[in-house]
Amino acid sequence: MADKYPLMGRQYELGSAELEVLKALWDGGPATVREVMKHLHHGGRRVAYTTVLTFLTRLEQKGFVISDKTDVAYVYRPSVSRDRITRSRLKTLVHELFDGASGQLALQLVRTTRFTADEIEQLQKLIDGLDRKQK
Amino acid sequence: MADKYPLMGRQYELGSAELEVLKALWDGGPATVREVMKHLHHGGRRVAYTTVLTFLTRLEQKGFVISDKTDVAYVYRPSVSRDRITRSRLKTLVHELFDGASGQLALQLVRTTRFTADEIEQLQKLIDGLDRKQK
DNA sequence: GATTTCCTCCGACAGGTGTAGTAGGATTCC
DNA sequence: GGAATCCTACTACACCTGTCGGAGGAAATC
Repeated sequence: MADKYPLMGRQYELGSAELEVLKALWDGGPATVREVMKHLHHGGRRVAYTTVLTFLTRLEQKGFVISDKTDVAYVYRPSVSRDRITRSRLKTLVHELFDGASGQLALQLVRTTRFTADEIEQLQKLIDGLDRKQK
Repeated sequence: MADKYPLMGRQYELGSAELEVLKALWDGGPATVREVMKHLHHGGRRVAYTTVLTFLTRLEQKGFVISDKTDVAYVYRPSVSRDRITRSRLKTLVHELFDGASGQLALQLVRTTRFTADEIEQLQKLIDGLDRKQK
């Protein structure tokens, strides 16, 4: 049952290698094992076919990807958005390090990040919005 | 050799339970196994004495804490700052999820965080600073 | 000084993660 | 249609993490 509701309730652990596979799907769209493998190889990641297969299988068990076989090989696609995973990971981080005080984390991040002009503008807008809302 | 230079070069994995122990030291200052255990218990974390001992030992092996025995029991203290670990974790996260585009992460975080008035002010200052520097 | 308490060392073990080989069937290609 | 290729299922295994228990010695307590 839990397997059917990813990220609801309990926090699934995604290993960094698993995450890379998931990223391959986010970046390159639905793909077969072989395609994912090639994608990873292009990124400089030497990894065997069966390893990729294992990851995709596990990701499916954990509910992060869905597969369907219309053609000769299974095609896998993500069932969760990058955004969702990001939020989940951030939340974990915030809890682990700041006991939930995400403001602190945000400050730290802003402090140590080199932004593009565009990003600065967006940030500015965000802050302005916050300002109005909370004052 | 690698053991002697925490966070230099390779990326040490800190499990979340290990991190909690480290946090106990950051929050409560240098402490013995028993004190750390009590600290954790106060935080609602049921954990056996020897488990804490194991964590502290492993943390020491990994170079995150230092111990010295002046009194009857070893006293452990962090050898890395919370700030440093935070940065390291953030960096990992940014790489894992955004291939290094930390601006995006910062934006996402700012977007989804509920700030205190004080934090907003600090943020504002930070942004102003950025602005001047990069324009 | 005997008992209780405390401390560290060593070993253990289950579950997760990263990595892959082999077997055996399906597909494709000469 | 036989060979080469591809696909999935199953198995394996080492290392890491979370979690302790027991042994054996030191300290404190009565």
